[in-house]
Order: sequence, then C-alpha cells, then structure tokens
Amino acid sequence: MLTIGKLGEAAGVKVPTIRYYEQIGLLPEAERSSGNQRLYGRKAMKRLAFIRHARDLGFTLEAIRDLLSLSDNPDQSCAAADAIARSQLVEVESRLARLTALKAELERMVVQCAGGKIADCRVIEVLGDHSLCATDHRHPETEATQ
Amino acid sequence: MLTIGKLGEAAGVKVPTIRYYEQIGLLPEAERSSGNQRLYGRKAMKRLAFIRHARDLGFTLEAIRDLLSLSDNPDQSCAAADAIARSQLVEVESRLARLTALKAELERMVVQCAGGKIADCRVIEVLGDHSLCATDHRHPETEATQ
DNA sequence: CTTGAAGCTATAGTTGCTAGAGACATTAGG
DNA sequence: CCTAATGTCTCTAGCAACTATAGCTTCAAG
Repeated sequence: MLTIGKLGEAAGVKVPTIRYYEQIGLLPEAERSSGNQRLYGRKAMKRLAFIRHARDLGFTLEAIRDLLSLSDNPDQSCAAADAIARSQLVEVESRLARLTALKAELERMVVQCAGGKIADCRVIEVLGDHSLCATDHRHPETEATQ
Repeated sequence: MLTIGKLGEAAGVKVPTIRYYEQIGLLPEAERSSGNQRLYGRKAMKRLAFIRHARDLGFTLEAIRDLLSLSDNPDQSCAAADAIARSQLVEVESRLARLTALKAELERMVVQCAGGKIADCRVIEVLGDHSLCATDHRHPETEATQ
C-alpha cells in the first residue's frame, strides 16, 4: 500500500492533483490508514497512470471519465472509445494546423525585426495590422462555438 | 464614436471581453455617453485590434500588456518586443513538436483498434500502458515549472 | 521523545474569458 | 409620444484543470 506522496511520485502526478481527481470522482475514495491518511493499491495506481497518460495525450477530464467507464465494462463494443480517440485526433490535427500557421507568422515577425527602435518594429507593426499577415491564423473555437 | 457593441463587431471581440479587458487595464477606461454607455474612437479600435491579433497569435494577456506598453513608447529599443515574440515562437515550436508526437500516437491507437470489444481495445490498452507508445509525449510544463 | 517531513481539510487563486440577473438607455415602429 | 425590442450597465458566479495557502494532525527517523 502506497501513501499519496509515493503514489504521486510513482505516477508522475502531484499530490493535490490526486486529491482533486478523487474529489471530482475520477478516482474512487481511497482507503484510509488508522491515522486517516489515504492508502493506494495496485488498482488505484493503474487507474491514475491511465488518467495521467490520457491527460498527456490531451484528452479532457470529461473524455477520460468516459474512457474509464468504458474500460470498467470490458464487454461493451469499443466503438465509443474509438470515437473518443478519433475526435481527439481531429482536435489535435486542427490545433496542429493552426500552430503551424502561427509559427510561420511569428518567424516572419521575428526575422523582419531589424533591432532598431519600437517605431520601426515589425513585431509591433504586424500585431497592429492583421493585413500584414501571410497566413490565416484564427482561433478555431471562435467559429466552432455552437 | 462607436458603442461597445459596434466596436466588438468591428474588431471580432465579444462585448463582455471588451469590458473584461478594460477591467484588467488592457484597455483604458472608455469615455461615456450622457447615459453612461461606453464610447470608443479610432484609438481604442486600434488598440483592441492589436490585442485581438496578438491573442490570435497565442500571446498571453501578460505578454500583450508588455507589448502594448512598448508600443506606447516608440522611442525605446525594440529588443524587448523582439524577445517576447521570440519566446512566443519557442513556445509555439515546443507545442508543435509535442502535438506532432501526440498525433502520431493517436493515429496508432485509432488505426489499431479493430472495432471489437473493449477488452481488446487498443485505445484503452495504450492509455493504460505508456510503454506501448512509440514516441515521447509529455507536457513540457511538467518539467519546465521552475 | 522530539523534530521535521508528509499528510489532512478547506478555501481561494490562476488564465481568459463566458453566462446570468436585474436595472437603465437607446432606437424603430405605430 | 408611447411602447416594445434591443443594447448596455453593474455585479456576481462559473468554466477547465489544477495550484497554492493556512492551520492542523500524523508519521518516520534519530
């Protein structure tokens, strides 16, 4: 049995984050020692590693909640898990596209900055005038909402 | 002179966001009409467009605050603005690298999912075991913090 | 047996907004 | 000129996903 600190260390998750996951119901309430401290076994360790890994892959806690409940019922079809992963992939692809455009724009800004006075600074100038941009770089959320 | 709604429409920024920017001091307090409604001129419009554009490029509000104060003092050297833009570029590049790895991992997960039962689902399996991953895909923040 | 680290709870703060309530201002139509 | 609809006002609370703080208790090492 591990204390919360050991568990956090092992899984690469900070202690308050583990308590937070318990609070929002992603982790079940932990067993307690005689002195009221949380104790974790192998199962909790695996569940936390799952959560951590999914977070690393960019899944939201809501998506993870769904994936965990799927994982708890191994007899169901995996279509739902597949759908969640696919939608996450779409998400990532769109962010990737946007970031690529941003990178190009920032590079242009930085390269063109001659190191003179602010009055002639390309960085400030470009930020003040979108028409100086070569690429489209809007937030997808701005359109996607609804 | 524009009302807050017209300004928001023109700049592509929602009305409460404009009030929020004023509240946190990114925009100066607006003039008011006789009926206490905010009125904006050309200068405010430009400033808001600057903010909006910088946000689109992923700058934080703190960075934008710095950029704006630079832009307000055109006689200074533009080294600071350049540094902010460069650090933003570094940020974007690192997110880009990480997202690229994520994309590869998600693609692997999704492709390998045969569409059977959860018990055999690659998505769930991979999430449960990082060693099944081909690439490194951690949050940079986790390391970068301090 | 004492001390310092690690644990506990509870609350508040972070970033960048967004949503709601309830009251006042403005504008278009009849 | 009155009314209805829309716009604006302030204020507060909420979102994700934690992180930090305060003030306490418990545990492990020397």
